[in-house]
Amino acid sequence: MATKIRLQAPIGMHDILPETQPFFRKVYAVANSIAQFYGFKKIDTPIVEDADLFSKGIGLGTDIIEKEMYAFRSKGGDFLALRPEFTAGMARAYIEHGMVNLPQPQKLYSYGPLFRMERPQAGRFRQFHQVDLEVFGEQDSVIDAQIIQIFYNILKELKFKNLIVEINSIGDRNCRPYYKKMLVNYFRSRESSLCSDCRRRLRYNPLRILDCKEEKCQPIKAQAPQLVDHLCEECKTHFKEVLEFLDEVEMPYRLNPYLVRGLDYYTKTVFEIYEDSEEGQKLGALVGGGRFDNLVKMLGGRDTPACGGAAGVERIVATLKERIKQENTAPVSVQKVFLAQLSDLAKRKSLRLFEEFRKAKIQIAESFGKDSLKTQLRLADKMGADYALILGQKEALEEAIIIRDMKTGRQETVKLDKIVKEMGKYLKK
RNA sequence: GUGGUCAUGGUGUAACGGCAGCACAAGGGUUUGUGGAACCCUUUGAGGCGGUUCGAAUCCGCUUGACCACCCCA
Repeated sequence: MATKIRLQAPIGMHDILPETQPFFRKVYAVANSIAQFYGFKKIDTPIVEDADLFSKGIGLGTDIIEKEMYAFRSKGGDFLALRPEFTAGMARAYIEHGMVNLPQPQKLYSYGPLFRMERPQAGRFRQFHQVDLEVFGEQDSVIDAQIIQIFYNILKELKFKNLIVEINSIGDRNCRPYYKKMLVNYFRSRESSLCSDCRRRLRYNPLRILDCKEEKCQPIKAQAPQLVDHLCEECKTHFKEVLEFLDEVEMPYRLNPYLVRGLDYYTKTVFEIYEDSEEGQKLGALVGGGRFDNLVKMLGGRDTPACGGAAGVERIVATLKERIKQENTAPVSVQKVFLAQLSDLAKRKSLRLFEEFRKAKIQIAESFGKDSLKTQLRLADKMGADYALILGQKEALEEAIIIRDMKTGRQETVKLDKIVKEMGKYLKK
């Protein structure tokens, strides 16, 4: 007896049903066109990579690597992982293919599924999709601003309103360790007033305390030394320049001294883009990114500055869907022509006629399995067809076919060998 | 990993511990060659396992899953 299998997608993973596909297509289409306009080239990297690739960049011992990566050993004994992010794979490809020898910077983009074994909640799934842009080999601050601008424009193009960029600088390996030490000292002297999570963070990931939402931690946070005040000259200048560039293109941004990234490879600029509304707050950041000047070297490549970001496709799609629902502007079917047939002879001829429409690149629908004309016309109506072509026994014998205008009900009989051309004319109107 | 809420056809929902009903969707039809409206018919049912009970969708336990929040967030 066969074991009963659970007919359900794995936790946190979802089918993207036909009705949702247009939203994804739209997001990718906009991303493609804007990324290419800014000189980005598409790249696809494997969905599976060496697990070490991710642990090297992200750092060992964190929840991320230990619990949240889909890692497994292959039959050959390789330790692999489903990609939890794009950046590491992109950096690997950059190094592996010697892109350092190509004109710099190399601007690359990609999109597709990523996997993180997290507990699902609003806007967070175990399999999800991102649109990712990365620039390798450019340290100039103008790139940081441009990355932000590109994502901002993608969202704008998708008709997002009230977008706000949150931005911060988390320094580099010169100034951050120093700041970190100062921060730990500050919090340690007030440890007893911190929440239990923050006391743990103090040893584990002190920068994250700045991100704490606990009421009792807020006053302590407010008095804490701020990163921006302790940046080294280079980072300070870089940050100032980024902000100047953003001012230049009139980008609405907000400095958020509490915006941090816990990972080692991040340097200088970090940013997130939100929709500045109650809904948007709940859903979290639509885009996140920053500069990661250390990653390529950490992975074994030449010292290469880099900057990038990623947009969460599911979150964007959720917003697009909500908007459609509110505006009640359900997109109608694009099906224009329906071919109905009646009798065996007509059915045979319809099959061939259908091919002629395909060659003429005219989109046409059918339901040859149904024999009742009533049923076929009902279907044509349901699809929103503008015209129904009716090929009955009589017409088939006379080498003719009826064109029915579904809106007016007006019908016209034309010769069968003229119909493709005739429909072409009809559709142009 | 922790906590809260929840689980009934494809979807959305109802029913004191006593015949599982309604709406939508889907399929078919209303005399066979003309759609949209109306009407009729049909299909589709309790996540799983156990317990209490004469009797469980309903009460209890476990389990699985979902949503939400926390942790974490590349």
